[in-house]
Amino acid sequence: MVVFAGQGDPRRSLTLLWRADASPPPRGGPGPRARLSVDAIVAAAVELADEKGMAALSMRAVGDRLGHTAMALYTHVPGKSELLDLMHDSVHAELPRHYPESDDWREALTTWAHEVLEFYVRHPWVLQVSQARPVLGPHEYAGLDTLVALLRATGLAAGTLRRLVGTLFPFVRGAAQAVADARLAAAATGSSDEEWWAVRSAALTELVPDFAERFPAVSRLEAEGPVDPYPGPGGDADPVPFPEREARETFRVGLGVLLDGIEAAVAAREAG
Amino acid sequence: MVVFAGQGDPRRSLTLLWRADASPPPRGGPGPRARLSVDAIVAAAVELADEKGMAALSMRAVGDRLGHTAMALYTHVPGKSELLDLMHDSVHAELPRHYPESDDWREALTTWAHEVLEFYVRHPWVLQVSQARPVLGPHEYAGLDTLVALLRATGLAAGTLRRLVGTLFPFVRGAAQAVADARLAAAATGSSDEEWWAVRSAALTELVPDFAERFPAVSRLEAEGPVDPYPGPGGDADPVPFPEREARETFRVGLGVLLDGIEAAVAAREAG
DNA sequence: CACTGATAGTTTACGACGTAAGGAATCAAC
DNA sequence: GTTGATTCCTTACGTCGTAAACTATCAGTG
Repeated sequence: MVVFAGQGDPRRSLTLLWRADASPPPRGGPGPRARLSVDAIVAAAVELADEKGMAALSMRAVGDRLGHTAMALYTHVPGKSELLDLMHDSVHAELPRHYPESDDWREALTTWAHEVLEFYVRHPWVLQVSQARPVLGPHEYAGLDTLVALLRATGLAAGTLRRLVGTLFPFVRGAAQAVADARLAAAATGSSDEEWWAVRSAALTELVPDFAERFPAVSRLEAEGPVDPYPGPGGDADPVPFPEREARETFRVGLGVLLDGIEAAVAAREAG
Repeated sequence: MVVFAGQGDPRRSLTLLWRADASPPPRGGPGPRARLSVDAIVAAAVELADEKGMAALSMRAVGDRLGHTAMALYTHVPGKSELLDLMHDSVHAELPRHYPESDDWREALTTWAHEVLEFYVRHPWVLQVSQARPVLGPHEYAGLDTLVALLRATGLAAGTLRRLVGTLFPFVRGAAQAVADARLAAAATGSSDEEWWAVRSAALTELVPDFAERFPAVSRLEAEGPVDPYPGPGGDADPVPFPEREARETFRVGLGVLLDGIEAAVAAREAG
């Protein structure tokens, strides 16, 4: 399920999002001292989502984790949508925020992409937060700002830059999704990758004997095996299971292709 | 919410998925004649998801649409997960399935990408079906087969092809997501794009007066305006609202960059 | 000091959801 | 005509987000 965020009052949401990061107003008004806070709630919710996944994120579960009821949260947060907005922006504080020191924009973008990939892999639930009506939080803007700054070094025009941003971010998200899915598949049902595929492919070859004729291109590709590593940093032997390794390799290749394409655009601009 | 599919018995799921497309076994056994069928259920569910979105897709709603109760569906379909699998594969029958007639793989891939984009835009809920543990349905395989066949024309090695498949499909999905989100944003709250943004940006400039200093790169980019259309087929004036037009333009630019990158790989292979 | 009234958190409840369990209606085969 | 498989419905359970009403806790006021 994709969870939609930000349906509520935009003013309230934005105020919560942009509340000065170090201003949890410890106002001493009347009434009992607050034992809960927005930050504590968001932190607990993020922990929960990281550990158990988006499906396990319920108001009751977040409340439990804090030793309170679900309804206690509603004093501090308007609803689940807004909590999601806050979680979303909160983790985006981990996005890289360093400006290029070298002039090698290609290397800088490569580093950036890998760091963002790891970010999404650390918080795969972020990929399930709908992007419709963007949340516009401070940390997301900061992450965006970094990428724009890195892309500036290419010298391309503003319009192109904007579209490259719109291409690179989804690309990394897609790759992260693939890695996260690979991990999920490995963890699910306790069965190993091989076992999972074995059950499926056995059933498949039985149910679809004419597979090779119906899908010649795919069949041929599968027969040719996973050779021809794309030119990239030589990988050491690692204990990463095959599907995830393949997803990461796809990421590297795709990124290389994208950067080659950007390079072509830069060359064209410099030439013409 | 991202809905997970395919948790149930893999045999049962696969049998349903690959049941010969024209074999709704009209077996005459004992018992009342079935007034429902897997195909009718899947069709109704797809209609519902197309019209009202994934969030509105409940077993009760699908049953209602067919003049039955929710529980009636369980005679034909093991559960919601499997129904989602079937819906997912069912719509993938719309994916392009033509093999290249010309040798111009670039043109063929461009056409392919645009057709797939339109497919996703027609059925945006497909983008919310989790890709973990792929569904392995016949129509998905067919769509995959087409892309592989198109990519073959580049002459690249099998390993590279596999990774390009893993790059191109998510790229189109990401672009479709952006278009779908743009439409959703336009439809939501009944407010126009301008109004939506006006409320937000008014609140933003009030809440964050130092925006320009905190996010210099983004600010500069916004100041430079949406100029510099990427070289592509010149667009006529159209009534498509701005955010969607921008999303589609991003798609065109991103695709161009990707294809430039593939071209570079092809050139490198032919040279070396 | 007692009292007032705002605030934090709990309890209870409602209508949605997916689906398990059991019952009623229907019909081919004997 | 009876049997028994099959389709579909009814009811019910435990989950969810959250509205409404309640209680408990305190700063400020007299």
